[in-house]
This record gives sequence, C-alpha cells and structure tokens, in this order.
Amino acid sequence: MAMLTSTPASATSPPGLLDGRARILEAAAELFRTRGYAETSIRTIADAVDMRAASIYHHFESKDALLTEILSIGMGAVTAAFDDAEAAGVPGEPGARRLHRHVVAHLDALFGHKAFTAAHVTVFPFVPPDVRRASVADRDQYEARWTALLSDLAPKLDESQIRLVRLSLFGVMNSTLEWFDHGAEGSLEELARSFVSTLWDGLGAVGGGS
Amino acid sequence: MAMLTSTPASATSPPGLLDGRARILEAAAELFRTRGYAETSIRTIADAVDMRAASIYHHFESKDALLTEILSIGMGAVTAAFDDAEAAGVPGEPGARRLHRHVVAHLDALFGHKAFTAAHVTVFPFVPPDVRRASVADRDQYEARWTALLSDLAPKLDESQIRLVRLSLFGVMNSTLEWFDHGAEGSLEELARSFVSTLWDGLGAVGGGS
DNA sequence: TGCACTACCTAACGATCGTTCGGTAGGGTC
DNA sequence: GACCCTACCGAACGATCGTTAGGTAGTGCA
Repeated sequence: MAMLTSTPASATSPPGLLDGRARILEAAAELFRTRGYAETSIRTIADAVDMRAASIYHHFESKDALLTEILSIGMGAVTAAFDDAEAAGVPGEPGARRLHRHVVAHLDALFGHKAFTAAHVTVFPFVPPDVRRASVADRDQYEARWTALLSDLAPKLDESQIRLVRLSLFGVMNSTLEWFDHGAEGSLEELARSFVSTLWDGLGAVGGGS
Repeated sequence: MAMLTSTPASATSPPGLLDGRARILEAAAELFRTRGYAETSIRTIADAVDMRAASIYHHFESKDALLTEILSIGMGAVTAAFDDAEAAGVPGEPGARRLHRHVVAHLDALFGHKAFTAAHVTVFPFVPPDVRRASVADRDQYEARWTALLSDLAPKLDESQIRLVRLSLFGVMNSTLEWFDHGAEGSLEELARSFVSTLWDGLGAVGGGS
C-alpha cells in the first residue's frame, strides 16, 4: 500500500501540514471523485494546490500514475480496516455481530478516506486499461476476504450464492458514498446497524408488512 | 419520454432496420456506458455507425443533447416498467410478491435497455450540470414511485427509514449492471427472487448462520 | 564559495477535442 | 426541368488536453 507521504516529509516540512506530493494526491482524488477522471485536467489539479501544471510532473510520472496511486491508497485503507475488524473479533460471537463490525469497518474506511476509496466506486469502470490492471490484484485480495467471511457466516449458501450476497452487499455499501451525508445524517454505526438488521432479519420482520 | 425513432422513419427506411438517428443513439449509449462520457469522442461514435463526425450534428444539436436524450430514454424505460408492474397487481396480494414484481420490472428494464439505463448509473455523476438539470425531474418522478411503494409495503418505517431502504435497494439493483451476466448467469426472475427473499426474510433465516 | 538537490516555474509541443462551414448526392414534388 | 429537403461529407476552426524542455530560487553540505 502506498502511503500519503512517500518521503520522510515531516522532517523537512512543518508537522501537521501536508507536503506538495500529499496535497496533490488529496486534491486530485477529490476532483476525480466529484468530476471524474477524464473530466479533470492536470491544470485543474494544479490550480487546486496553487501550482502550475508542469509541477505535477515533478511528483508523478503521469496522470495515470497519479490515479494508480490514489486507487492503491484507497484499497489499502479498506483492506487494513477489514483486517483490524477481524482481529477485534471474539470466538463464538454471533454472526450478525461479526458482520456488523465488518460493515462498520468498510463504511468507516469508505468515508474516512472518501476521496481515495470513492475512486474505486466511481471512476474505476472508466480508467485506462493499464491503470485497471495495476489495481486488480489489490481488489481481488479484498474481495477474497469478504468471500471467506460470508462463507463463514452463511455456510448453507453455495459459492454462487455467496458471490451474489457479496456483490449485493458491496452494491449497497458503496452506493452510500452517493447519498449518505456523513456527519449531518447520523453515524455510520447506525447506518451499518440498519443494513445488518435488514439483511439479517429481513424487511418483513422489521417493516411490519403483510 | 423520447422515442428511439423521432420521425416516422419506417415509412422511408427499411422496416426492422434503425435509421441513422436511432443507430447513433444506440451506439453512443453503449460507448458512454462502457467507456464513459468524456472518454468517448464524437468521432468514436461516428466510427461506430460508419459516419463522419460532422454527420452527428445533423441529428443532434450537441454531444450534451445526445446524452440528454439517452438519459431520457433510459428513465422512460424504467418508469414505464414500474407502471406496468403496478397495473399487473391484484388487491390484497402479499407484500413480498408485489415487491418481487417491481424488482423484476426494474431489472428487466435495466437489462432490456442496458445502454440507456446504465447511463444513469455510471455516467450520471459526471455529466455536465446542464445535462443533469434536464434529467432530475424524470429521476425524481421515478424515485417518488418507489417511495410510495415501499411506504405501502413497510408501514412501520418512518420517512427516513424508507429513504434508506429505497436507496439501498437501488444500490443493489443498479450494481447488478456491473456484475450480472444476463443470459449466461441465469434469469432476472431468479436474481430478483434471491434479492427479495434475502431482503424480506433475512440472511439469518436463509443462510443458516448462528 | 561552490556544488548538488528539491521544488517549483514559463513556454511550448503535437494531439485531440467539440463544433461549424460550405458543400454534394439522391429522392420527392410540382 | 426546377426546386427543395434529407442525409451525409471534407476541411477546417479555436480551445484544451497531457506532456516535455529548460530555467530559477532556495536549501543543505563540503
């Protein structure tokens, strides 16, 4: 996983402030997320960090390389969050509780590194083939973790059903980036609880329908 | 809703074959879906229909106007499918059955007019503001239909919970465009049944977890 | 003082973009 | 035969794109 500061920057730059490279990453990720990759020019990114376009190329080889690193940071964040959530488990705990912890972890990572993680959801389908190739390994790893988790939680389901549940769950969780207003609308804990209770117990039980 | 053939084309062109305008719409929608809007040039679209770039402007005022019409066709398809599904209902039927019919209708429309409906899911976040403005009314109408349906089905849930269920359900259903291989992987009926049974009865009951 | 290095700059390159202009070929109408 | 309309075309417009070449100010080190 690539880090936000590739050099020991805090030794030469004021602590708490991002160096040029990290500021470019942050601004570019946010612009890619909100406007799209092709729609965001190098000059727009440079404007956002008060530089000229050529200066971007002092820190990154190309626009594609910049995107590749952003995707890597995003996938690193969710993967680390998954592993932390797994480590926090206790043996024999209820399935719904374990699922809830992982949903919270995913949502926390999603919104905590929003610009970087959202790039995987919004711009990934359209990134150049070379960039996509550089990211698939990271993505496959994360996917495998979820497959194993869900197989544990719902042992009666076969492989294709697990795949369906996983992709559906990703569909729900990742769509929150588009409509959930973190902060104003409530906590991610509650959102996750709502997801899990509906997914686990069903809308029929929760909603009072006939 | 805009139609695929705006002129009485079948009077002058061979029946069963799309006229130039409809061929442009179809090709552009498919290219926008797979490559993205900004990533697809007018010349690429022209190539796909064996024309030159200038000829596109005989049928459409601008690239934005072309996209606007594609979005309109897509939203028209899902809205019409919803209304048909509602009309096919019988009084007093179980909630899960009514929900299932609407999920099938949405998925049918999604995959039946894939290029046009997918544009709303994949490229909409990045379309130019003017294009977005032209589509919001259509989208709001469709959203309102689902809000009313879900409020009927789960009367115990308040407004914000209904919103959450609706957005989650959209998240799941629309994500299928990215991973469900219609035809090779099974029927949309079965996919919908799996969604509804999990959503309605819960993974706890279905999956055999503890 | 001199050298090397980092972090930026101005200016420009060729390519590609959406779009427009001024055509032309062919069919229908009178 | 004159006229018009639809459906296309070649060629070009200015703007913007990613990228590069070459330069400069500032800092740390010998």
